[in-house]
Amino acid sequence: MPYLTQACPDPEPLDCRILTAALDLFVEQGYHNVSVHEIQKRADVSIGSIYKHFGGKEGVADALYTHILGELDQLIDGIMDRHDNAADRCQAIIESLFQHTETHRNIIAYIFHTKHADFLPQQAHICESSPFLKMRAIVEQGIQRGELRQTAPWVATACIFGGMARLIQLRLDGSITAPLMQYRNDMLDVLWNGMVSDKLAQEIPERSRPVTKARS
Amino acid sequence: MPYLTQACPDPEPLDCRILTAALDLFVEQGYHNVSVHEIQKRADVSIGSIYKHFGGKEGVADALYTHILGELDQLIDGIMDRHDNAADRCQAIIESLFQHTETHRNIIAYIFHTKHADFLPQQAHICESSPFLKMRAIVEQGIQRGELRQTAPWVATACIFGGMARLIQLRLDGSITAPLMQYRNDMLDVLWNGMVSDKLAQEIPERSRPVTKARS
DNA sequence: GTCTATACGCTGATAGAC
DNA sequence: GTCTATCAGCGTATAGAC
Repeated sequence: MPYLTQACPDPEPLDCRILTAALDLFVEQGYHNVSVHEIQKRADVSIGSIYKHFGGKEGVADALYTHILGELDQLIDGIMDRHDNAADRCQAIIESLFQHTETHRNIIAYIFHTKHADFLPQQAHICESSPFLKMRAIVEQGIQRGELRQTAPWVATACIFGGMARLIQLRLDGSITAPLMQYRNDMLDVLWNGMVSDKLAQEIPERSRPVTKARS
Repeated sequence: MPYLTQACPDPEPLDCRILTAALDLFVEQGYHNVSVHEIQKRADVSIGSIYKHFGGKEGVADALYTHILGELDQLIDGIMDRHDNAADRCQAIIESLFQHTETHRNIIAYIFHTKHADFLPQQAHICESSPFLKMRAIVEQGIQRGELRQTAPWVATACIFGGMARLIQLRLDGSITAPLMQYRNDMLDVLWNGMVSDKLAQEIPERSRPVTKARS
């Protein structure tokens, strides 16, 4: 599986050229604003090859989606092997995706900055894909083990990875101009310790921590 | 401004019918999968009217976008008037948008679940729109006043509203089946107090709170 | 102001040569 | 397996009647 994130063999196989060209175009212009002719032109192949290999534009997008999710899945697996608790695993995922945002921009953009349901209706929604289910499972297990706060798994997952995804999107948009790794410490600090300042929480805890729900 | 969120006058004006029909279709099928003929059919008007009022499909989408952002802007303004500190303001915004997700589903979906850059390239990105700038300003002011933890404003905003947005998206997808208001307490609890469980934080703080960055 | 009928361009897709 | 030439359908937009 030498495509996309890994260097391709020399000479670069034809279907790899098609996929990388399509990835770049889809991210730059949006799937519906890209024609098969544009992919053909940028990949420097013929239209026939695209239809022979992938069956059309949607087939290319689908192969791209499946392949990138597979690579992401491997990434998560590796992290789960190397770390044994929820906090470390989440941290490693965040760091890894922050890094990838800088080094493999379009791959990250295709996952986090694209509305796949608009052109891949038969694909399950991305939140139900294997790597994202694993992320939720990591959080869920962390809650069960008592490593993370007792709370609804949906909420915990949304706060941890939703915040991460937001930063990635802002970086992809150009709103954030600095590499994301500069925000790593702040990000983890906020996630684990919460948003209310320590000072204020001590002074007027009933004001800044108005949530009355019992905690385990 | 009686459109969309407020009840329309009787008889319903023609351009309101066009906007609501387009909103529903865009959310259900995605902008590029909707033809002008479908809008015309569902709104029960002629094609000519659509081009006369809005100049075409993109004009409809643009008017919809501007109008909804205006309503959201008013919502934020009202919240800023009624609350004077960052935590209360953020809570009110989260509650309000959770509510709207249940009662005005498609309006929320058009804001949070649509990639506008794909069909409104001349519009500024949504994160730079007035209501979203105000959300960030609320957080930034909260940090300056010492109400919120000293951290990068991007990070704080991303964690607070990125987590919220993630939950909203999961609800819109159908992954979350219960009304969002059920998660309100958990959401605020996690945001203000952080993810690491109190128990574990006391036992092995250097493990669960590995971030060494100094705090004010 | 509203509607109907029509035209034009583009895009996805195919057939068949090499 | 790869390529070129061509087709058919759709979707936007307009012109002109009422």
